[in-house]
Amino acid sequence: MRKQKKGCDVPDATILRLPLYLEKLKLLQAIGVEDVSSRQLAESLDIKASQLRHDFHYFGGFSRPGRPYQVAKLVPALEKIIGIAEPVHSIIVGAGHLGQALANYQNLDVQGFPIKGIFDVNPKLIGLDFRGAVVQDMDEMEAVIDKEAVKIAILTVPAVHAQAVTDRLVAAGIVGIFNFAPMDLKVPANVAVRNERMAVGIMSLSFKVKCILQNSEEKEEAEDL
Amino acid sequence: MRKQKKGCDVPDATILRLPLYLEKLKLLQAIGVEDVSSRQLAESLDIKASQLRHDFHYFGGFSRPGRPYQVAKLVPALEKIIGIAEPVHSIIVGAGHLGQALANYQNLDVQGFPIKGIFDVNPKLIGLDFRGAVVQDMDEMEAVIDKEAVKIAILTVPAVHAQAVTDRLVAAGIVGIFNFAPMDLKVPANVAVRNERMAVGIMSLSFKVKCILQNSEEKEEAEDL
DNA sequence: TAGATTGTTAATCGATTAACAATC
DNA sequence: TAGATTGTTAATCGATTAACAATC
Repeated sequence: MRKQKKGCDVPDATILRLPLYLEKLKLLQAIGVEDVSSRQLAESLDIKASQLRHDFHYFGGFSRPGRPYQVAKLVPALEKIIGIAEPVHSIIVGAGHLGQALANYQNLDVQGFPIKGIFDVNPKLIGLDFRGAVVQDMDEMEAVIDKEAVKIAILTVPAVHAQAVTDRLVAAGIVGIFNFAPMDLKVPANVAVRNERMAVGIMSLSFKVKCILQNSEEKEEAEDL
Repeated sequence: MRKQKKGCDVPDATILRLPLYLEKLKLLQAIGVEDVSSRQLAESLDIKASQLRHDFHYFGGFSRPGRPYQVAKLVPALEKIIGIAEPVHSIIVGAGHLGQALANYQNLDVQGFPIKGIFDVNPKLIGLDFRGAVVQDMDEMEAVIDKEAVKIAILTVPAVHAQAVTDRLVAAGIVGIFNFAPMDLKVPANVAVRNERMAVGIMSLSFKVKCILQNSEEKEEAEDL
């Protein structure tokens, strides 16, 4: 029997580091570095070399014992693992400020996620042009998903509409949803959701800011004595 | 001797859940719910009740054994822990598309982070108005930070300028940086940084999409036999 | 009282780190 | 060869979950 889920039974913590490895390796590639050891790569990312090797071990065979990694081999290998060896056709649903910002964010395309359409229900937004992608009526969404074989939807609609839109996306065959709405989406098991919660990010920062300020206050008090 | 770092020696995983607890509790408060048990709250967030109680235990004393939590007490308690009992004055540095989107994102204000200024070096952007906040020349930045007692900077400048701007922010007394540039910032120990990496988010989604697609292909093959 | 609930500790689970044989 | 390196397993560490006494 074939080993099931080839290279897919991987901890989330490892998955989240793969893009960081790839990013750093592309940087090295750009400046002409050919070989890199786990120690060098790990140090530049502020992690332990053994963690990097442990992560790579889930996929196996990037190098041989005794030889450092070859950047030119590792980059495409990671791209394949992450699933961006071929462009992953994507759309943006919701053309408000955030949707517009993302549409203008050229990096999405460069990183393997070409935007095949932007959709909204607001007639005032329909027709606006962002880097060549014109905002279309949401009625067109299913047709575009089908025609362009779109796999990922970037969801930037208001929270109240997020679930209804999600149901349409799932029915249309979308496989991944990058959700910017502050809401938990209900999807079947064969659809992946990644929540991008800015509020969580800035509040966790706020927690640390509060602790830093408390500490410095205490220090000042101590000095005043 | 006083217990040091009161309520600050808390695992990151717990800190990241605090905003989710607060968000859900505010929702309950809005619909008039007065009491909530750890079980109810945890279930609505898809986590274990014991985890929620364990998280709360770092801060202690939200209720008494036998009595459920009172929403009206828990909300302000969490706000104080997170550090948003008082508004945390913030600025946006970089008025490109992302900076503009964030400036227009009213929620930041509602959630306790009023935007006291937007800054850029591009003369074409200076003077633009976003919800009452006018883009100013970066030369004004330090003065505004000082005058408005700004604690947090939201950094949306290009990666190449991120470190130089960060150095200026640190020198000006900023305590927390919400970094959208795909770059690791070097800061002293008494400054907190939270990296918001969209590329990591969409690539981790892509990994799961790839695995789902692989699985469904295998299934189809199996059915074809 | 009986059933439900919290606060708190102990047990379990998973992720990180260290160690080292095999290899160059 | 000596020093450096990977792949891989074992040890450690930390986070999650379970258990339960105290309480309502």
